[in-house]
Amino acid sequence: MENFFKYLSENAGITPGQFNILKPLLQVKNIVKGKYILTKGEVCSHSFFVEKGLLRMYSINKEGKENIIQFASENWFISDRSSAFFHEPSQYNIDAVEDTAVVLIDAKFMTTALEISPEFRSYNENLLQNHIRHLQGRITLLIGASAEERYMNFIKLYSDLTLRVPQWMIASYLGITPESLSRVRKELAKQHFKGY
Amino acid sequence: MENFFKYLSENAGITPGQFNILKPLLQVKNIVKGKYILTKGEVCSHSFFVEKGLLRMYSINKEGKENIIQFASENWFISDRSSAFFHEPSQYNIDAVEDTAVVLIDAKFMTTALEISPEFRSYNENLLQNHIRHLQGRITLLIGASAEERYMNFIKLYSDLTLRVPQWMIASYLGITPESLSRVRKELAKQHFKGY
DNA sequence: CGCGTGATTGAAACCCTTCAAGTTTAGTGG
DNA sequence: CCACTAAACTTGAAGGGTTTCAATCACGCG
Repeated sequence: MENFFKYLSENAGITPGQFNILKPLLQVKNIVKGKYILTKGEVCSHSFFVEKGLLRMYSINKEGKENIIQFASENWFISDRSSAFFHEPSQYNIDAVEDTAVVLIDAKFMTTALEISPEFRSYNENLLQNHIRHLQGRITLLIGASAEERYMNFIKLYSDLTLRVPQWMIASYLGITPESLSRVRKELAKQHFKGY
Repeated sequence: MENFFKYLSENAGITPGQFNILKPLLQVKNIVKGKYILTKGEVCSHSFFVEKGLLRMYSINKEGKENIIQFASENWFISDRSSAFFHEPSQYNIDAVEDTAVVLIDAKFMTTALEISPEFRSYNENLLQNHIRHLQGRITLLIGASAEERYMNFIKLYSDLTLRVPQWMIASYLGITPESLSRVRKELAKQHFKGY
């Protein structure tokens, strides 16, 4: 819970007094590596703030392959917004890449926080806009960039994750096979981009 | 302007009285086929509502190829939200695929509409969430689906656009070459999916 | 130690691209 | 309204990047 409060005070201007109002609406949950907090078909009723650890959200395509949509490590939110907002069954799974602690954020928390803090409202919109920017950037890369370019972009954007996430998951995030990623890395190493 | 009002009254509960307050904040602009309303490097200061016609937003990759991010025909909004929201130079171009009439929506309009109509606020959030859902679905397809699957998805989602948009632009939207799309269509025709 | 998971490597296959040519369609001016 | 031209679409052959399948290697953990 401490990280979440620290995060809210730094980014959304939430005061200790406000946090005391919000605290009873929150719940912490631990997920051991490999376990799920959202499975396909469920309606997603929470947003998850990662206090510690690492989560991933993915879907499964026609051939049964996992396609990773998003990772979330410390101080990131993750959720199937569509499912939560439109009360639809989710297309996605969310599970733990490492042992993880999350703060569960429900609709009640959101409405309360939006009521008591105008700054929280604008921060929330900021988050949404940022999310859109991020997704658009990713689409641009998927349409127009090679596997190598996409990987270089990944290690630039998520240098911290590059060491924590198994390579085959990074491959899945990039939309290539683990074998291809291995070869891309080999190529890059040859070109004197030693290390990660 | 009529379409826009009709749209707002049907979707965001805007009344004639409210629209009279908003109307002075709006401007209509005509764009002839091939002309731009946003070019890379500019800061995007408006959202555009398409009254009539068809726009596209695209970026240009390293090899100088166009990658189409989004189309917008009648009753759709289009904008570089990131640029508008964060006051950054845009990465994208927006131009007219057909002669087009748009309503220019600026920040003042948004704040005013949000003030006078609570329903507009929730509608606006709806739009944002929907946008995210849409982008996520597209990422899933780009990561995990073949060119053929992506094209089938396109004609299902945008059957109206399939006839209006040149094929090479659809190819660009799907992340493949025009030649490949031509061959995909040939394949599909063979398999008795005659027509479009 | 041995088992399982993840990473690497090789060879063949496949999908898509590239380049080049030809055909069709659409737009323009005489 | 036809003739001409440019743009869009199609088709073929060759090539590149990525996948697939299979085998091997490396490592951590019970």
